[in-house]
Amino acid sequence: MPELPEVEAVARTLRPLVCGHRIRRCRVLHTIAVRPQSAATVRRRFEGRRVENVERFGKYLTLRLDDGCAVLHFKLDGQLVWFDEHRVNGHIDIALHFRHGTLGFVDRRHFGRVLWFRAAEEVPGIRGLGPDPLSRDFTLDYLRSLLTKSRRPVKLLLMDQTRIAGLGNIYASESLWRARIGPRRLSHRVRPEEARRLHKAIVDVLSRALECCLDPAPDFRDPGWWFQGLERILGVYDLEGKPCRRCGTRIRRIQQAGRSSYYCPTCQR
DNA sequence: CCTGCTACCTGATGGC
DNA sequence: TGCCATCAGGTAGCAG
Repeated sequence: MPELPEVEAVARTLRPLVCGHRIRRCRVLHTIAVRPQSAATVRRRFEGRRVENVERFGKYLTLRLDDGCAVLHFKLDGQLVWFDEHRVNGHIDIALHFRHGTLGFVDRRHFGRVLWFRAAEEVPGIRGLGPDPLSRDFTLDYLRSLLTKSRRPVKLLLMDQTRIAGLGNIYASESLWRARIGPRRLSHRVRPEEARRLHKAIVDVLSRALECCLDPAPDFRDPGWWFQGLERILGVYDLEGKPCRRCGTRIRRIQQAGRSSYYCPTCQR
């Protein structure tokens, strides 16, 4: 559940479910999910702790505890499931048992992590995050200064979490399509009026995606839940060979830093 | 500091 | 059917 809108929707849905509740037991069913920490440490730190708040930092999700902090990252495929009872089924990596049910962290691919830190700010990946694009800190001036200072392709800059927190492969491609800027354009070659379009495109696409992710909201009780209807707002992602909605040209896919970038060769320059 | 590349894992899919 | 290659929404770590 990779990018900002999806993690934000999960945070908002999870908050009322676990805030104020105590983790009575923690089971580490796949120790790789807590690496490089130890299962014993994570269990000991989590058990008996009360969840004070659920927050999002970029694509990280945190459960602030009355002592310390549970830090979750879903990477590519991680997700949450909820059981109303203490019994769980299916592939579960980490189970957090509450009085009223059990929260499961699921990631068959084992890229995702559930870790304990004293505070969210102590997580290197969180400390290094750039401004959140849905916050006031993400101004047009900030984006322009970022672009001016970088010589990398703009798509890679958008995905750099230390510059902007939360954009990933889908919404980086989508933002550039909306702004009509080619993914390979060098950042410092983006002109001021294009930067303005890009700023609006980023905010708009993330806002629309978040609305989409909240309606319907994630249903952790359904083991097969996933976000519905996001295709409706996508213009290029995973649409190689399909006609561009603006000009009809076939969408192209290229590789950048090992990841697929999708774009319209006619309206993105 | 900046940038680019690889490893980390598992499962789904498509060509032969 | 089997086998192989390729692909997947991310990030840490290391080298130049």
